[in-house]
Amino acid sequence: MTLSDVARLAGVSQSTASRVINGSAKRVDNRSRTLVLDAARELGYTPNLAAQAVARGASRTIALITSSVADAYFAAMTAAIMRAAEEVGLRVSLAVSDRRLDRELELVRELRGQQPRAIILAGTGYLDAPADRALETELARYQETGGRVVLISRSDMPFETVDFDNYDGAHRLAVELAGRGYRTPLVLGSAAPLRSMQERVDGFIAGFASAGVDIPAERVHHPEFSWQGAHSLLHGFDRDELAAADLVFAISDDVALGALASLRERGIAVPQELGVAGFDDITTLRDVVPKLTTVHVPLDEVAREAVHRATASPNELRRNVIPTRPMLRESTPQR
Amino acid sequence: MTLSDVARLAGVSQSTASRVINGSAKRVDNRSRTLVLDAARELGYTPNLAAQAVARGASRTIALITSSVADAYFAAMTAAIMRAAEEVGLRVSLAVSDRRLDRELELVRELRGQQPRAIILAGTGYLDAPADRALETELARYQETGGRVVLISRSDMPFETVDFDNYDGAHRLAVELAGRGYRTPLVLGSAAPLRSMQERVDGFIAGFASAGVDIPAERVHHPEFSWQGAHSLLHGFDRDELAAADLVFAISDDVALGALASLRERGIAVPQELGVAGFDDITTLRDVVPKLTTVHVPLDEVAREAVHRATASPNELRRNVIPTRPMLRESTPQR
DNA sequence: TTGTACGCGTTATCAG
DNA sequence: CTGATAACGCGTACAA
Repeated sequence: MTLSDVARLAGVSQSTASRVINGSAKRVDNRSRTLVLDAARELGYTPNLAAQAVARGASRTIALITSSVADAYFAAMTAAIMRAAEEVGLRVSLAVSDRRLDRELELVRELRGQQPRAIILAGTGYLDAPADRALETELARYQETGGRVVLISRSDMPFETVDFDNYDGAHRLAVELAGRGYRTPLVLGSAAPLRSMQERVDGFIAGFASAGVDIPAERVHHPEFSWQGAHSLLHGFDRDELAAADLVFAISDDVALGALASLRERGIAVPQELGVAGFDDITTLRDVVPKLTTVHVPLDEVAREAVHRATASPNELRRNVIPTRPMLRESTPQR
Repeated sequence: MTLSDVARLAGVSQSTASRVINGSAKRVDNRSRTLVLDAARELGYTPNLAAQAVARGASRTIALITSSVADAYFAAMTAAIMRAAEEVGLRVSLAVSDRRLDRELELVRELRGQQPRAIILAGTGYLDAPADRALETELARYQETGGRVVLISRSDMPFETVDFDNYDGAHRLAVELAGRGYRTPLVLGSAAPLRSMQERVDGFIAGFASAGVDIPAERVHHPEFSWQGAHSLLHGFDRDELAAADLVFAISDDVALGALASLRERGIAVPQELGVAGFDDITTLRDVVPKLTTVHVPLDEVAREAVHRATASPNELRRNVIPTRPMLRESTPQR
């Protein structure tokens, strides 16, 4: 089952076998090549990746740290990245942080041990970060030893970053919604201080402001960043509070759906009484009535870019921002 | 960054350093222990997992092959398995087969190279299998070299299998629905010959039969196994065909939702004109109106059992079946 | 083109 | 309790 087994059966040296099996060098006779290949097939030989990694000092793996896989958004992101990685012949080693910062650090430590070509962090960055310093030095260390670090949608650390335009997407959405006649939106941010989420809130508020509509601070809330969080927050509101609003904008579709569910349970008609809008454009939306207005994030593009950065030469450090696009749908009709 | 660096800085031999870093053996002086630990921290040392795997001849990894991560059901399954694995201190190496059988074989080959403790296949098995023989021998080979193979919900190969009761769940659901007065169900199976899906169809039909209701073959369809598949199939039906039915049962929630969307688009009222039921009880359902009747699959239990089998001693080869549970909801009211 | 020999970072055996 | 030393499976100068 080892390479020497193959070599012995083929009647060649281990080096020759090595050359044909992974063979960057084409400098090997055709006769011995087929000999080796046949032997390998007969023995059902599979190269020991660990040994290869040790010998080479590098693996063909990129490590992906994501917040969750059960969540629709991150699941889609993960899928996109795995696809993009496969396209360039890279394996993906997945780790899930469950949105815990300490766990993130732990994972980086663990993953460093895998000697991956790159580490991609697809979680959302924190605004003020207790353990982030430790995380940053750990990543820096990794980078010093030749690894590459790529962040997705979190510019809180000085590494290669793939960004999509949270602020602008929310801004444009807000402008469109103001144009449709909305005047008193309720904004659902995130209790966890996530940078990209704050950008969405800021962009949204600025967008309405640019249309001459001011959103007072008391209409901006920060529930726990989840379906549940929005759901229970809205359950806590009294009817007057909701009646005063004509729109709920949530920083993610997941949060928006939690809000929508709560409204439904309370018998508030969407979109007749209240419009609802989210962010991300997750697949789940196809099954929701009314069709949810949101901001589309081109995950495939993001993923491809991230993998590209993870592998390309270090000198092209451009930091371009991938545009997002508002998707106006049934949940926010003309007012 | 290597163990010898740590050892040198600590002023001990490499062996001692090795012992304290991973140290199954506690047979090491406290003085040198702290010495090593300090050195390791100072250098930011991370054990090279690949090297460990080579030296030990085994890794702390289990490989998971799943059909998809974008799909809600498999995403939840993947999350559950990662959680269960983490509980017992195992890493999970994830690979996605995209439901392609040849890819599955390819992945097993690749993953074998990682020398994982076990390989878990969480895809759905095929009834008749062209490449399956190759897959089976590849897995058998892996098992011969000390690896463990665990199948989830596919008893098409002679390996350790974690099964949940597809047949029985569908059967009980059918009985309940018959009890609610449904008499002319439309059944959506899977064009791909997936064993567990066929079991659901069989169980459902048998359930109705046991209630004295016969489901003729022309009301059992086999669209492509996806949201899209069901969606376009239903779009092809004429109204009479649909009017003759009082219920649509789909073998998975995903498929059911595709059907539901199609019905909605065609202006057919659910559940007033037509009931809808699925299978899996995916999280997405919380956002769907009307609340979908389905069969609950206890994924956490399944995952825990799978990881257990992947690690437990080989002699406890009991093949218990995890029960599923019908969930009657709004989409199938009393007729 | 091929083979020999050494090194990769660890673990494990076996004397001390 | 500790330290040489031999593996582990593979890649790769270097020499042939």
